[in-house]
Amino acid sequence: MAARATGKRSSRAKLLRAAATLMRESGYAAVTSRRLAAKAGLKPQLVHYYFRTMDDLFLALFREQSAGLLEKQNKILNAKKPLREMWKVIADPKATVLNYEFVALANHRKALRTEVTQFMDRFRLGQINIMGQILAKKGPKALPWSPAFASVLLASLARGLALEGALDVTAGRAETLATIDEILKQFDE
Amino acid sequence: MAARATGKRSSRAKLLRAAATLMRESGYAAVTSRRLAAKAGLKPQLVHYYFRTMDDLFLALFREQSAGLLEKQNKILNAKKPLREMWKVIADPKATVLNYEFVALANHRKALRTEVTQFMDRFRLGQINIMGQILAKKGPKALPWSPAFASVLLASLARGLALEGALDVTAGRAETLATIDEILKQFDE
DNA sequence: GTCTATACTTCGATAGAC
DNA sequence: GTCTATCGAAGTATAGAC
Repeated sequence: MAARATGKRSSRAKLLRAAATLMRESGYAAVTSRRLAAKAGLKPQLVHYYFRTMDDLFLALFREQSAGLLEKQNKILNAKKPLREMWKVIADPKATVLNYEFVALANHRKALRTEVTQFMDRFRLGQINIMGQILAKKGPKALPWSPAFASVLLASLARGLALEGALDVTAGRAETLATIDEILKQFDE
Repeated sequence: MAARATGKRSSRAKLLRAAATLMRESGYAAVTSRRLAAKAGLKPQLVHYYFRTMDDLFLALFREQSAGLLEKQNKILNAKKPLREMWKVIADPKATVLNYEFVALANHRKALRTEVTQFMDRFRLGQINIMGQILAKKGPKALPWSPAFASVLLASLARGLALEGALDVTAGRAETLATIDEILKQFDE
């Protein structure tokens, strides 16, 4: 905290920031101790000093990211336009691309898999809960979906669009974004 | 062809099959010449004989997979229940998980990125076209969405569900699957 | 088409001085 | 907390015999 206030950043924080960027730009496989250290302007051995193994690093980064997401999630209900706010949280391109890498990573790193699954379940349950409250306020005609279905649908759409945006896939994109915007506008008034 | 007819499989085909499995089970980063050869029961050097670089291997595998998908897509319109058939094609767990890996891979391999983007655009355009014909037959009330939006939505949902299924994320899953099934049933009668 | 052998690079991780 | 030095393992890729 003190270091942050003075504009400095601890080496540990530098490494985590660099890891997130590297992961987003070049994929999880590009996050090696050497390349990571180079990006952070540090020596490779420091990676192991702070995290011992690379798994530890990925785990720490994931926990940091997911904690931030849960925090944002908790503020949704207080917003004036809660549905749009929810969309903002789950459709943030940076966070989504990073999350995409973590899911791919979890596919072959046991240590991460459990953590990722647990977080996604937990985040989804929170989302369903919030969605239920949002839908209840507007009455059942506003959106003819169950909270569970609406949550999965919105999350999937957000993820899909972020992914296709990152790859410059354009077919159907503009029309989809417009439709979503319209739905959010109508719902939140 | 002859080799296939006699039940044998060429080394090249063995490598491609093993690569697909390895990629699905352990992620693209697990596909190294050594591990791949071990899985196929061959020597690592054969990988380079058939594909020279690993990029060539990934490219060949992706082309094989995407050609198969386009082939399936072309048969949708002839099906009795076209919307359900489309869902089957895009929601196939094996193909979707593999596709997920390719997208992650394309994120930092130039050679693949172009190919993946082009395929996704092409596949999506075909989907929108087919969706337009399906929706037109049923009249505008059957599903109140534009072909483009319906296509992106279905594809995103399929991808999301496949991904969460692979990770054992269960929150909201059963209800979502049931809702989709109901929509497909109602639409196709 | 498959083998042996091998060159070269990069990786994760540790030991020990400062 | 950061440095130098270093290990062994695993990676990509090529050359040349058979």
